[in-house]
Amino acid sequence: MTNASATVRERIRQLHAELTRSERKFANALLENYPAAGLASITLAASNAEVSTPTVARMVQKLGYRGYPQFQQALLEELQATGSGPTQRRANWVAEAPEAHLLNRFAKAATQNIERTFSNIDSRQFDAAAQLLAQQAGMLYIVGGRISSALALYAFTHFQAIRSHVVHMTSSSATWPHYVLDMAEGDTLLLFDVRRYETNLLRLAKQASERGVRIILITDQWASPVASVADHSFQCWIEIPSAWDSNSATMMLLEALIAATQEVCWPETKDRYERLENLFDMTRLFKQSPS
Amino acid sequence: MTNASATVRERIRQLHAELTRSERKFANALLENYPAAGLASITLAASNAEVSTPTVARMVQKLGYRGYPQFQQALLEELQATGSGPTQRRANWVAEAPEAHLLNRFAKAATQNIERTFSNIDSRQFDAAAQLLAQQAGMLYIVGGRISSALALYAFTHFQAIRSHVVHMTSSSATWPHYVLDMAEGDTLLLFDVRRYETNLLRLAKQASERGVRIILITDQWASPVASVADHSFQCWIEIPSAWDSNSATMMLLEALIAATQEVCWPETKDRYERLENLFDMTRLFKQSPS
DNA sequence: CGAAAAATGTCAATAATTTTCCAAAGCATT
DNA sequence: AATGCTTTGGAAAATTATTGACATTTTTCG
Repeated sequence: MTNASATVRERIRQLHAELTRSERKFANALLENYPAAGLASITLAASNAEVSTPTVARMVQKLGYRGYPQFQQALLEELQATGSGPTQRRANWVAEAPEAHLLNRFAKAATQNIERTFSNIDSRQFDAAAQLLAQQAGMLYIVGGRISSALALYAFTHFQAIRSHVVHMTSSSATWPHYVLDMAEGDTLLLFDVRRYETNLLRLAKQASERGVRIILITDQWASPVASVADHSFQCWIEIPSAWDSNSATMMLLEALIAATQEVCWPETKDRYERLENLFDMTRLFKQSPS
Repeated sequence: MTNASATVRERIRQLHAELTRSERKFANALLENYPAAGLASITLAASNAEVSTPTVARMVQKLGYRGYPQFQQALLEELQATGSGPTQRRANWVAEAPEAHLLNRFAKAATQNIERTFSNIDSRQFDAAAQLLAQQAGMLYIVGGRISSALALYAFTHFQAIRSHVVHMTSSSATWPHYVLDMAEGDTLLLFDVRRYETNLLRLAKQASERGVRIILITDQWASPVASVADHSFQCWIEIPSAWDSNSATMMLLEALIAATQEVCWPETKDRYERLENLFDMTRLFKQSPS
């Protein structure tokens, strides 16, 4: 039962599970551009969301409105209630929660980190790093510390899709010597090291460096000691008011690097992606057949 | 001559002298409640401003619009999200690089995702999820799909530090039945499922749900089918102009959840952290001694 | 893999909105 | 105070939007 005084956003959330595919398509278009996307005529709103008009009409009835005009009316009243125009609309991230709510506090801190991180990137270093990561002639080794191993895994998953010869050095350092043995000039090492720097990683980086391996380091704002042997290093701001550190900015920088590498590798990557998709589809078929 | 790209507000100001008395009446009503007053039907908007419909129709033509619908369209475009959020203010993230540089393009897309994700979180759902995640009486199972396994690993690393009884279900689904066997009411399942939804995960979620396990789902903007059996689900916007999806927003939401859980668990966690630190220090000593 | 069910889009009828036209009212000027 | 111009609002015409019925496609389940 939809609450009579609920906002359109809340109603969509409540009924989200019961919405059909196209209805969800429209719901998302609305949430992405709230509330403007719902204030145009039903025809326009529908075609902007790439669904048909009746779909929208049916959906607003599902949400509890008599028809599209009533739905628009509700959106308009919300817009008036928030008082001032779109400029002041979102002082808080999660508008319905107070400023002191953890969600807003966290979002504020994390975006500040992202801002600091990105405004301190040297774009030439960044481009150079992307070039290195795209060098398919050599191997690409990826390694991380305790916390950053998840980032290393994420990097591995993506670089593996983009290019060949990618190796994920697991976080247990016992296996590292075997990898070092095979390292040679022309190879690249992507290394993650954030606060609570691990001496193992430094030792690994030194040995790799001695063997002529190019090192790309992703570290925190205080910079891991590995920076001294790294060819390119990137600092990520990670401080939040908490006992642990946030890696949101790190993740975003990593993704930017992945995006840049992919752009360099294109169009080889394109072909690779398609083959990969096919392989996954086949795996799916394998799994479904016995059921 | 009215500038083609001027806002409605600006156009009104420019032509203010040439407006007639009733037109000015409407103009003021619009400026007092901008832009909502201009988004209703012409009949309503006119009667709210206590002028007649033709007056409004004539006026918007004076302002340079073909008709009332075109005028409304202009208002709507002004209202559209671009440039209004807390992050979008910054035009270039990496100031020294041009706007078209990948870093800036990526940062723009990613922050828009973050903005959309956070403005669509239901704070009550979020709080409820944090409560569940903090329930140390039951087990906390964490599982992810192919791409999201890195996120699952990250979640595991942190929740393990915060609380007891945390289990990371590896991405190979062959081992899942064993875990399901042990699941019981009071347990919680934190599940990651983003585009290219995996049927395995859905099956797992259904079985867990039947055993009375509470399910928290972190998914993408289109919502995985798991949402229908999940107790709390969170949508993350992941689209970037690329062949793959960005999980920056997902990561940030996950970190917010970790932060909230930690806040609930404190001070038990405090003690736990200290013991953990000690253990890591000891490990370091072990490793250093033989060198 | 096939049948049943659900969902989606096309089309047409209906309802609403916008616009135009015209007469009445207001206002300034002589 | 009267005339002519401008402005205003009522009502009808034209346009556009909305909704319901139906056929097609897609999905789900056995």
